[in-house]
Amino acid sequence: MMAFTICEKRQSVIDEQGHALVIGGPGSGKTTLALLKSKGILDSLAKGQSIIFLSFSRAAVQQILKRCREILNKEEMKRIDVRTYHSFCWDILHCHGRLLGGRPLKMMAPSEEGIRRTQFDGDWTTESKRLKDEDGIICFDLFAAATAELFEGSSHLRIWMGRLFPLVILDEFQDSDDDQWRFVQQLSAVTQTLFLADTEQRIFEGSFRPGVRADRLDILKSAIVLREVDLRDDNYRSADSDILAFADCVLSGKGPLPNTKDVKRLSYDYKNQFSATVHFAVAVTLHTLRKCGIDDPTVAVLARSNDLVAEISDILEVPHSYNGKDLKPIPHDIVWDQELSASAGVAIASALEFVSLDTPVAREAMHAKIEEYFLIKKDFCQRYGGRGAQTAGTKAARFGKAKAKVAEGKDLTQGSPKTFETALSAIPALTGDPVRDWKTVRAAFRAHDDLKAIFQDARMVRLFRASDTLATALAGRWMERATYEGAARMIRSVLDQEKLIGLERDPKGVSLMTLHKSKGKEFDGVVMIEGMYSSPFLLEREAPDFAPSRRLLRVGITRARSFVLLVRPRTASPLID
DNA sequence: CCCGTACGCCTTTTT
DNA sequence: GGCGTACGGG
Repeated sequence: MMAFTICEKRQSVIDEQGHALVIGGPGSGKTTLALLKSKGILDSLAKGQSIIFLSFSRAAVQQILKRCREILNKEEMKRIDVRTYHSFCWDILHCHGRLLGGRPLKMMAPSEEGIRRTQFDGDWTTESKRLKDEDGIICFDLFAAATAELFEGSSHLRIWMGRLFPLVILDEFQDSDDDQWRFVQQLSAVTQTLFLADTEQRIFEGSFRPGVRADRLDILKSAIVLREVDLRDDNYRSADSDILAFADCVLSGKGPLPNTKDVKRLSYDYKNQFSATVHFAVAVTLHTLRKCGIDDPTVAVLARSNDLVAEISDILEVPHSYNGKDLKPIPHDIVWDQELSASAGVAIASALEFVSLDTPVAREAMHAKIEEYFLIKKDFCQRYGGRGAQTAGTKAARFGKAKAKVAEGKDLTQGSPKTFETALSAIPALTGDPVRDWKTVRAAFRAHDDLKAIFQDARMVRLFRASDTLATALAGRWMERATYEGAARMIRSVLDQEKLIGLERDPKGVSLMTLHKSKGKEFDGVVMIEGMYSSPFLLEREAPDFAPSRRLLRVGITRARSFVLLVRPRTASPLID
């Protein structure tokens, strides 16, 4: 860790007995400062008291815990509670929920909520409120509101919370929503609060989380008396590089961009150059970092869309040649939402089962799994406001109908389910090599016009660390019975397990993810990729200032400690005026 | 209900 | 370049 000087303004935060707000950019040392302040308080805590440090995502919590291990000793670690807003709220609701409706609250997990939502005909927001008030079942989105209700309704509870938690630290406070603010405000009346924020990292505002506001910090400042400290000019992550200066140029849109060895740019001309250029970019980044003396560098490859991330992964899997230089495949991890891809993987596995077994049961199960995939897809499209919900819905209905027909023992006459079955029956005998057979069946999905999406979403399955486990298990099954019976269930359970442990590890080597997911993370090098027809760095409809895109780009660029490489089509519009 | 064709868009998203 | 949607014909 970089040496950390405690300047006067930092010391003032540490000494402050009242509330404080620390504003600072990426790598300015907000978290470290909060932990140093905590360190001074931890000794004096009474038995049962602890410091609470709240953040939004499990990934952010991991990052903060990592920093804790650098700054606090073991005893101190025990008395600081780093967690997500949701897990904090759930604890409160779990213990005190009966204050709301006279009985303990039950929670509904997001996966179940998703299924209920697709089946519910009407406004789900209203329904989830009804579930909470009448049935005592609470969905994730209402955790904060219900906690606020509890605090607002019980001064006993509030005062007790104040005793239990002498200091509450709120991370990324610019991203908090109205409900979170409501309960934090209640806490601030009974205990000391420390707010950490970076106004330029608002990348989720106004989109999928209602109640997140651009003027959150103004609301905060007008409601609570606090000491405000600005660390915006400090940078410990890439202290002696021009990375932050470059990122701030991109943010403002005003040049000139610093001419520096720390941030390089690479253009590609034609679509068919794209793959080789991307591959080269990652290779050259790894090479540059090693040359700087970083033996085992971490590199993030970032793009705006999941689709492009998937495409980049495919590119890195195979060899390319760039300007006569041969590029070998680059092993990498993907940070990926597994809900859809798991369901796509299960659909493919069910087809694998059907091809190997050719029984009516397997046939029906396959249509059912495909239907299920499209139902989940429909829910996804609806929730994230995207297109495609309609198409997914019709396809789900088609395969649902096919499932029913097959169950009655009838034959399919026409339509996607029929043509897909025909395509599957054209597959020559399976080999018993699970990876090969998987690919064969997967190819049938890709070749079918209506099932391409399943192929796309299942691409990630092979890259889960579990793929070895999967292959072994499938091979074992083949040895026993010469079929892939149970493949679908096996895939589902392996992927679910992977989901539980997947977040524990630190990134090593090359990781692919969307720019949004990179927020709060740190890497030696960053490669940012702009597509030809998709995932532009600057969204046309944000013209002329492109402010949200620029904030997102800055987040991406500032993830790097040492080196950044931007890959763009040559025709892309310039980042600065 | 299904298929073909022309047209337009091309983001993300925790728990 | 490639997919979703709208719309008209079978």
